[in-house]
Amino acid sequence: MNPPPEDAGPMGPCLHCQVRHLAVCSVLSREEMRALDSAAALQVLAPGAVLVRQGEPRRHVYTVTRGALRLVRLSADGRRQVAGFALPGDFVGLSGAELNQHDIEALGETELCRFGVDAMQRLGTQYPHLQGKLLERACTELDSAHERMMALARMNPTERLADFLLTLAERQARAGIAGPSIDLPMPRADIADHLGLTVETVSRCLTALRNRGLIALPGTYRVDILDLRGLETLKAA
Amino acid sequence: MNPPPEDAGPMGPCLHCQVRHLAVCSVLSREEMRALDSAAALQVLAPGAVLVRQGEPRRHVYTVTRGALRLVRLSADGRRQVAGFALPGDFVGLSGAELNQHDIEALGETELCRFGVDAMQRLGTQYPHLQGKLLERACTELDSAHERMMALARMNPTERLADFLLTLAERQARAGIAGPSIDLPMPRADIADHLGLTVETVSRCLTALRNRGLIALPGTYRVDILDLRGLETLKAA
DNA sequence: CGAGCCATTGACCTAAGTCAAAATAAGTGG
DNA sequence: CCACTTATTTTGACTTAGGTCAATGGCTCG
Repeated sequence: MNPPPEDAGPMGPCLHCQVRHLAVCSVLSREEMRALDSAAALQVLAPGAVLVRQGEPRRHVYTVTRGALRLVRLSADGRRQVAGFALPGDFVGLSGAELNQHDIEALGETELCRFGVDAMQRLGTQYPHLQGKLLERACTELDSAHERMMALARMNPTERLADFLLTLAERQARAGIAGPSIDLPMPRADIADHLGLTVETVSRCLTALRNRGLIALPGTYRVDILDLRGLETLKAA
Repeated sequence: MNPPPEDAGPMGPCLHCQVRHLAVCSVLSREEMRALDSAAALQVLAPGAVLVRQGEPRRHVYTVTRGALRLVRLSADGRRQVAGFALPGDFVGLSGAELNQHDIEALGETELCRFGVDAMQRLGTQYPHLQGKLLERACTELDSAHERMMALARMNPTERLADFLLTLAERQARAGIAGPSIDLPMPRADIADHLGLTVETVSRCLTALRNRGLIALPGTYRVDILDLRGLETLKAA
């Protein structure tokens, strides 16, 4: 009936996009992988390209395999909020709504794996184990959303930035790009709109962190973490 | 195999707690309901009682049937964030973590329905349709978390308060308690910690809204919406 | 080489936080 | 049931963190 856990092996890479689907440490059976693959389509975006537009009907979900995406929400009066960034290995599109809640835009040249929502849903009911993984993923997202709410509600700009940098570093580490040097695929404005700040404040706080010897800024789009412990203390304090 | 949709009737109330599980408009089969019920236990909390403590192992999930809960996160240095409130009909406990991420406390006398997480997981794999509902619920939560992040990041205190009141009104309406009079089951401090403000600011903004004729404040724990349209304009602007 | 974009820095200002006190509301015990 | 105590809310005066506006500097790309 349901594929028993014994049947499940370590998940292989997707035939199309060469990335481990849904979660790095996830476990899917061979059959589940095959089913997933058959529903997948490869897609490549040029820098700045718009993948989906806020308000349009939601047709696909995605797995990022290269590059990065930003999820942007624009309010009627022009206020901008970057809900999040999707890096390689991330799953994009979990939503209960009929319409897209965000613009999704490519930050650099970006490669992704596309699934139709209906196909996904069909696969979900067909392979309960897969749906379980999806649920797990949704719950993890929910946890990190709560984390981010705490940051937005109760941390000052410097703390938010420290938190943001540490989160990025951890995500890049998990994606296999280890090392204390973080790649920022987004401009300052996106960081600002993600953290509920202004560009000026982001800039000021970055230099403040540098002056305190916690980070180095070898280039606009690169941050070296010099004092991990110090950053963590800051964020927690 | 999986109960086909044709098999599903409108979801009845839980045998134990007399509330429609998981979602008001959800649809479960008779068998699924029976399975859910068998895993459920009733629980009543006195005002202020602590249901779960941040950091303890996560053992249960809950459905609120009467009263209200608050989900509180306390950081090391004492900063407090109310991640959310659970009202009758709400589902509490969707998380990917091993440990509880929040304190959960009763706001008044509160009644709820308890499920073991392992039982829930077992039911999930057994009844894919049920798990689908859970996933749906998680996605909806995720959407509203994003909504709240927008509020925290980009709205001023008055707008946040308007948004909060409208959300509460809508939730109470969906729970069957219609009317323009909102019941606030929580003290000002909780509202403040939910919206990333101080008690003083919440108080000031409430009186400001009253002075502008948008709301009335017949009692500390009651708000009448006088100008729905006006509030909505405020929040969107 | 020049134009345009983005990041940084500085000067200034305002919205919201802090501190303090008064006014209500909610408990408590006689 | 009422007086008294304690907690919560509201209001006011003041302070400051971070936003706004404006100018400068540094890349990138045609």
